[in-house]
Amino acid sequence: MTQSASLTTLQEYFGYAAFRGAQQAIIQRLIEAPNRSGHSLILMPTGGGKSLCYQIPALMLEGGTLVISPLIALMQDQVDALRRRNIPATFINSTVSAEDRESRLRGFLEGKYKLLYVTPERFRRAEFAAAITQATIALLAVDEAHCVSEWGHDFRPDYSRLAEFRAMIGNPLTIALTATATPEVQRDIIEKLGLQPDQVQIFHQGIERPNLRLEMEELDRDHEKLGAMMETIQRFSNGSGIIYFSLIQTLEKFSQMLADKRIRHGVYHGKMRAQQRRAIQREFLAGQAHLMLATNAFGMGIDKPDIRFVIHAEVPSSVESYYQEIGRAGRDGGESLCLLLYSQDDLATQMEFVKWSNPNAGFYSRLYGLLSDAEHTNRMGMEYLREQLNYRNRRDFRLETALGMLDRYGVIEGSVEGRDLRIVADLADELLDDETLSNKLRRDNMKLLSMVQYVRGEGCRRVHISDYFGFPGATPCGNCDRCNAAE
DNA sequence: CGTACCCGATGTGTT
Repeated sequence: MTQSASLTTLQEYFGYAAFRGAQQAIIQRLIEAPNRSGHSLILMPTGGGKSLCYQIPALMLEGGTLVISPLIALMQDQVDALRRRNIPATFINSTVSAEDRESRLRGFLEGKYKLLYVTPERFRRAEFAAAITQATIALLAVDEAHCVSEWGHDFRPDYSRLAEFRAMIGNPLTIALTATATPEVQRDIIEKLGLQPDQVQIFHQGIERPNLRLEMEELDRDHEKLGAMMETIQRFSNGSGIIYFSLIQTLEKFSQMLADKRIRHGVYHGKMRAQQRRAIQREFLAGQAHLMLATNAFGMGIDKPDIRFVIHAEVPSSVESYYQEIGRAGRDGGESLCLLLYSQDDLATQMEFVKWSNPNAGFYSRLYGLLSDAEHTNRMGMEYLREQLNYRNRRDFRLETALGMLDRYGVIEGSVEGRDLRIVADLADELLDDETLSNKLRRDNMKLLSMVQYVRGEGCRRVHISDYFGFPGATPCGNCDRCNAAE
């Protein structure tokens, strides 16, 4: 009975004749779930129809569905798409006026909206927290759930507080969705959401993308890398492509070199103005710009079917990042090239990044001690702090990392450069716990190691990736540089 | 290194 009800909902609102893959089983589990248990973790390639897995139940369940989404742009896209299908959905974020925030919230409480999209940070607003605890939440959906694990630890602390936020709304039935998560990341997501592992069913669709051809070239010099880029660009002169960089500086250098060779391209990174980023992305998606040079800011929500190549000009920090980024190629199923340009130096740089982005507890407490005399610190400046913390390497960014963390955890306000830094709270426990911090360091090192193994390993590239995502024993793809060299 | 959210103040361009 219910089965046909979900199919009817699918046809009525979305106009599709049938479900794909595991969609129906996932939906079934949610709508039949005993209240507050029967959670699900969905691992499905982008384009596999993840969103439907919570949008259909949202329409069928009594009460509202709260969706946690990482980016304003993503919520905007999702809500636009739902509204076009006459589904009452809305979002609350910083682009919405105070007045509208209140009316949307009221609408959700009154059941006028079936879906409400917010970021984790929204829960920090007292008005929101007070109101949302009054709502009847039938379902909590955590979209792009890998962010919980990748960003929660040191970039967006509120992603680490989702269990707390979930408890605030009465620990509702929960579904988490992502395209990529290793077994370790899966465990982390479940834990960070405060779910009982035995109440979570994992639906794993696999990671197969047979039309992606994986290749690597070891090239140390810029001009060699440029040559490889030019060759690929010319080979796919009718298709579009992305070239990823780890550093904005390198991106700009290559942008100049390509411009000198009269290669038209767009540039995208997080330091650009939001308005310009939107314009560049729109042009690329519309097919007006065919080549994009980008950092990992360019990614989530890029759904262009005909991307024929993705080049990595520098080694990324993990197989997860690599797989996420090459995953944007060949959505239309057509043959696409994923070319990794690797050099020892870039790998060494990544190792430095891991070190710099993981100050230990001692570093935090020494820094906190120094900052306690805020007046003195503001007078003396950053160089003084650097000296006191006893390191001379100008390219060691531990101090910057640590100050950023203190800021994110609400320990400090203002800045040393602005001479208005002040301490506003005790040092956060998370930053004093050496076990947590060294676990994070070890995890980051392991992730990078997986990339080293990818680069140095002998066997099929796809087998390596499958192993990494928890599918041992895959058969060689016959379509990567390794497989072809072995023939 | 690189990834983003928040918000009210301030400024810019439109009706």
